[in-house]
Amino acid sequence: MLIRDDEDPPAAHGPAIAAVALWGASGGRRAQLLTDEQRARLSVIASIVRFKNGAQIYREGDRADAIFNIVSGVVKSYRVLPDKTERIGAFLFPDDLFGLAEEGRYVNATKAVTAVTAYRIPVAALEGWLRKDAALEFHVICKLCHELREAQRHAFLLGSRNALARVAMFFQLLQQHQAARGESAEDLHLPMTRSDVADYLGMSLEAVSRSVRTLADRGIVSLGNRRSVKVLNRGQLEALAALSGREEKDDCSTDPLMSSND
Amino acid sequence: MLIRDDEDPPAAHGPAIAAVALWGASGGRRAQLLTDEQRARLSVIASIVRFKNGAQIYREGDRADAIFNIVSGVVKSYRVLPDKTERIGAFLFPDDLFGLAEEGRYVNATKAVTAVTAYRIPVAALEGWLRKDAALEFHVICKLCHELREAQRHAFLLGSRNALARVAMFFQLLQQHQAARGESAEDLHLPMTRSDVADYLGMSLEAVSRSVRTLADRGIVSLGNRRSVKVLNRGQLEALAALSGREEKDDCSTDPLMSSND
DNA sequence: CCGCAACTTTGATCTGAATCAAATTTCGGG
DNA sequence: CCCGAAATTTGATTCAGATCAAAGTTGCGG
Repeated sequence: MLIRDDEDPPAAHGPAIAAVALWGASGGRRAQLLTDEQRARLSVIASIVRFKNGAQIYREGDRADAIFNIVSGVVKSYRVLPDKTERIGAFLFPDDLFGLAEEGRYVNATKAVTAVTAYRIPVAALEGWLRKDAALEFHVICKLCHELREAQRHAFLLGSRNALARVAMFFQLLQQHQAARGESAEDLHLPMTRSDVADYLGMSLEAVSRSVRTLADRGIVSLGNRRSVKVLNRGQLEALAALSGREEKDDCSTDPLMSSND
Repeated sequence: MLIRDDEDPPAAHGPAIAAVALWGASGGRRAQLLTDEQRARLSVIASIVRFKNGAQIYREGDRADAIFNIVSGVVKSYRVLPDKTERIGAFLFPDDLFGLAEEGRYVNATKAVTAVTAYRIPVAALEGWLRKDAALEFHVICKLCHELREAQRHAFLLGSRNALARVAMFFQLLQQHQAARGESAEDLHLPMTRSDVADYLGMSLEAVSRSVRTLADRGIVSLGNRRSVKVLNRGQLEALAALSGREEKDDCSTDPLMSSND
């Protein structure tokens, strides 16, 4: 899902990349990217798990013995501050992988934002597989680069001192997520609560509410029920987001041969 | 440099991890981690480059044909906003790798904050090597996980709505960086400008200046010349940083077998 | 050793968003 | 179909930090 196989990679990485990929998009319209062999192997070590809306998947500091791959639903990754408020680091969508650990412990907590179905892959099993399958390893690198860019983008978003800009960026982000999945990029669906959005954007829920309203008043979006927003003027939204915005593509058929930092 | 070889990895990854690593710390007291063979191979494809203070290393969007590994000096990775202000995504120190790309183009711009010496590794050459060396590939994964955690941490930092807390977190970050390199964790050296710090913390340079002063007034730090700060009360600093602060270790001998997102 | 330019501190004011406080809407379950 | 809890909107007030402005520092190049 991160590496397209319908287009030639730009530079020197042919076969290794073309073959690599973790899951084909589960049922979606995206190309299948795992080899049959890989899929078979996967089905042996992974198990399906379900979480209902609001369920805790794991807590920060829990022993990290598995990673998850979302089949359907939305998950939030967050940390709890001493004052009990949460700071959301990311929203995770179908096909996203999660379970970042350090020293064998999960670095963040995760909770289901909607009902969630996911594959659960025990780390021990994955490790063995990883080491034997260079292509898979390469794919993981691609994934990580993508995540790194996403995290950087989140940081850039949070660097903005303007509430409207943050919300605009957030909507752009949702647009891209949905577009990448073949859904309409105009009719945004917000599965999460205003409060969650606020925790993700580093502002108060009231400020989120007001910013959304302002966007609507300016005719940039229109509000359906509270979980859906239609983008009317993509250009203005972009202008507000202002961030020297690179149009991120949601794959890595690109040049993943990059470093780490920066 | 990211994987220690002086300690057993916690779980199931023995040899692959123990062998992996990109450079041994260049002259520092950290263990050498590349095999001789890897070092030799490296010296063939890499070249030394130097940049003087303030020099642009590359711009956002430049063709990404190499990655860099810092030998000495400090680099900032940033993006320029439409209004010409910069937003700094990361400061990079010796042993850090940088050059994140997407579609063959650098995602961020980088500039030398001090005089910088670095290895320049052409991507083409690295790629071939990477594909043949699973251990190296694994090491890159470790590196990326580390970077991902760093980026997340930056985002968490920026999520804080409190100027003092941000500066406190920034100082902690510097402490850890220096400690990881075997330097004093109390005598902080700030190679970058107040304005750079502000751009990194998402606040105005005046606010940075005032926050530093407040920290000094409270006896939490003392100020030497403007590029050095001594931490007097680590506990209070930590309390201010408040962030459900996980003590990040600057290596990845840990469980890098994690996912991407989250 | 001087002078200037870049950087930093300090001060005064203003503003956008946090906070506090209701009022209102939504929606799932009985 | 109605009820109540949770989510959201809206309003009033406050305040931290941005912005504007000016006065100190520092350190480099001549």
